[in-house]
Amino acid sequence: MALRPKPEKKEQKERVRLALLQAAVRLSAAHGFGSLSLREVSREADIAPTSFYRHFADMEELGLAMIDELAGPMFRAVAAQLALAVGHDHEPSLAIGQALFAALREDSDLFRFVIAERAGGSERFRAAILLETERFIDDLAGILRSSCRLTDPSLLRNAAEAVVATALEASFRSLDVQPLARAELLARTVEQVRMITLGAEVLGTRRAESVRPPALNIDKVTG
Amino acid sequence: MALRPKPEKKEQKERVRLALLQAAVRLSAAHGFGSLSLREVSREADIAPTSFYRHFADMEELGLAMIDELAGPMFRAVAAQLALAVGHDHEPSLAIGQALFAALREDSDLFRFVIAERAGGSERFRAAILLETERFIDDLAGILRSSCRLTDPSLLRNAAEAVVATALEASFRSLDVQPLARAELLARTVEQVRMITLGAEVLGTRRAESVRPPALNIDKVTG
DNA sequence: TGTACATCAGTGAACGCGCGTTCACTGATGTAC
DNA sequence: TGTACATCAGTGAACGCGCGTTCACTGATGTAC
Repeated sequence: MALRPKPEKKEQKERVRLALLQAAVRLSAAHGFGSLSLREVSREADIAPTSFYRHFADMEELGLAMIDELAGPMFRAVAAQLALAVGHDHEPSLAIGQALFAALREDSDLFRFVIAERAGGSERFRAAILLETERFIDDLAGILRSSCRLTDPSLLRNAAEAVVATALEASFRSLDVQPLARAELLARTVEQVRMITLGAEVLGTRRAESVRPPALNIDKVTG
Repeated sequence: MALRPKPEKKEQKERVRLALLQAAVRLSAAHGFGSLSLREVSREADIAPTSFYRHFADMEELGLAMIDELAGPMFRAVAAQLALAVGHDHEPSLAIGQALFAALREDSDLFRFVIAERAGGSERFRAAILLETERFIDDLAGILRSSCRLTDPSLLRNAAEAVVATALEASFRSLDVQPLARAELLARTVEQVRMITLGAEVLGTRRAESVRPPALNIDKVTG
């Protein structure tokens, strides 16, 4: 019997699968993943539409693979580069700006896909991307802890979330902008990250000083 | 000759037009505006597909009208409500949180449309939504000026941009979340807004104190 | 007031098109012995 | 080594479907005089 996947055949299949993923990234940058057809992606990847089914059950499965296999690793690579930069020059806001815009230059189509589907895709897409985002926020919180005067974990995590929010906002804005304006956008983002980390430090210090910090009144907030 | 638009006829036409806009808002919340068909919207608005053309040249024109005529006014209403709340209790972070989440409850489908298309729509869509966002940021900067110890206009504007980024992030997250988790999300957002305004105040004070503030090195940032 | 005319939102039939999906088949690769 | 067999990625033909768009027409509304 021949049940085991034969090495050479398997390799070739993997190549076609990757071609499909990359074709989808390229095409979805132009019109959005949602209005992308199975035939369009197959055409771009140079296979017959019917061959698509040898790799994915439908377009949604392909989209989820894009998130898991392309977007996830990219996020983790940015986090690693970020950790390295902060370890060297100890200015987190600048390091974050640089790491982010380097990734944007490198993988702008993938970035656009992630940012767009994060808000506009199907529920499963949004959940999958949110998972990657949460992971990235955790990584960033760890990086901030080693470089800021901040110890409260919930405050760190919240600051990291705000940093990621401003960074992603800057990311998708930079996609429509000229290179010159991009430098100015980056400078603003760096300043925003400084505001957040500074403000978080102030909040942390205040809470450490007061025995009973004035709790947020949830009733008033939600009422 | 009968060139003038007859009052009753015009009124009826306006009603159908509004039905189309609202149908598109409702439907685009489910699958995204990009994968919405002219026939689908017409069906939802109870007109024949061919009648669509009496109101819009194509789906893009309808989308732009959604931004101009629905999303724009909504943003301005939120800003107005926000200005009122801040004028009353002088705690901007809380007021922002409340105004935002009230708007989310009221117009969640419209919010989802704006947030999704802001990143994922056509270039014209993104430009139109960015315009509304910029306006909203300007409004918010004005509100912050009257309630924070902040005078530097560029710092104010930058803080407002960061606040809007975190607020929009929270907005689209809240759309997938249970009401109970929403309260916690709101509390985090309020804390993030506090961080930003506090940090901006610290930055402003530092700059006012030093005669020559240490300028951001753009070469290092973009190099 | 009555009559003839103009406007124009709404419509149903019809078109060609690209779509997702099925199916049976091919042929290269790999296995059994 | 040679031979018979199994696997399975890739394919072309074919299907029914919903789509955007055109066209000529209807009939209610409004105007001219």
